Amino acid sequence: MAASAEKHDVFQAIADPTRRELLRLLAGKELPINQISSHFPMTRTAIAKHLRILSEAELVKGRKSGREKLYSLHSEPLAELKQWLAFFEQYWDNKLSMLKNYVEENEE
Amino acid sequence: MAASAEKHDVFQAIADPTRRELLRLLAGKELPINQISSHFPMTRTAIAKHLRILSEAELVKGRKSGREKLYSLHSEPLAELKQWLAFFEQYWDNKLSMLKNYVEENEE
DNA sequence: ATTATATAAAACCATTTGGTTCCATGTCAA
DNA sequence: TTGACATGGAACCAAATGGTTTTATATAAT
Repeated sequence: MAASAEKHDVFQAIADPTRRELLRLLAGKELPINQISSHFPMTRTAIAKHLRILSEAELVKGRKSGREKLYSLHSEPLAELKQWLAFFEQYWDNKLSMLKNYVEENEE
Repeated sequence: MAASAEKHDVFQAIADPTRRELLRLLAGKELPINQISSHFPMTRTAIAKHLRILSEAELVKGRKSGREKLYSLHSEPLAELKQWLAFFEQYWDNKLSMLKNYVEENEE
């Protein structure tokens, strides 16, 4: 439960190139906003907004540690995207689709 | 060549739910705008604009036939998305990732 | 030739988006 | 406890987005 009235979904969240970079940057690592924003040519506030949107889509989670807040990737919602994509894959590759489908269906 | 100065990329193109529905609708089929727009609660003009955006991202192609223009899905650009996704998959499923990678790398 | 149909294009509009600056609050260190 | 640092939030702004209505143009049918 706790369905979180998401204002932004995964599709919108990844539409922006800056947000896609953020996801890559936070993959594996856990970083505070200040440090994150030093990688980008915009203000810390702008980055904070992007992180909020990513949070709403649950692609990123932040935990407070002392006076800083550490953000990290939470990639599970991307599974929705993968599932969405799967529908269309049959329209461009048929070669290994059966094996792929087998893998897809057995990963949960 | 013919790099087409795309104003909209794939990520932006699929960010809108109406456009995602359009892609599903045009999968396999070839339909004229009028018929397409009858499936949606907005004007034909609005649909035409969405189709233009999808065209810019090359997710849809239209051929003129007499007085109507027939649109159909062109799913290849979604491969970019798949590739983008692949990077993140390692962060949420490790179970069958080796087999999956094998499949992925051998489909071209 | 005239009329109906299918799409295209232009002008307009409200809301959202992506950014800014400025100010407030909470936490750590001296 | 005073100051420095890290984040949060409000107010504001220009441009993009997603829609509309209206007008024009090309094709088909009678």
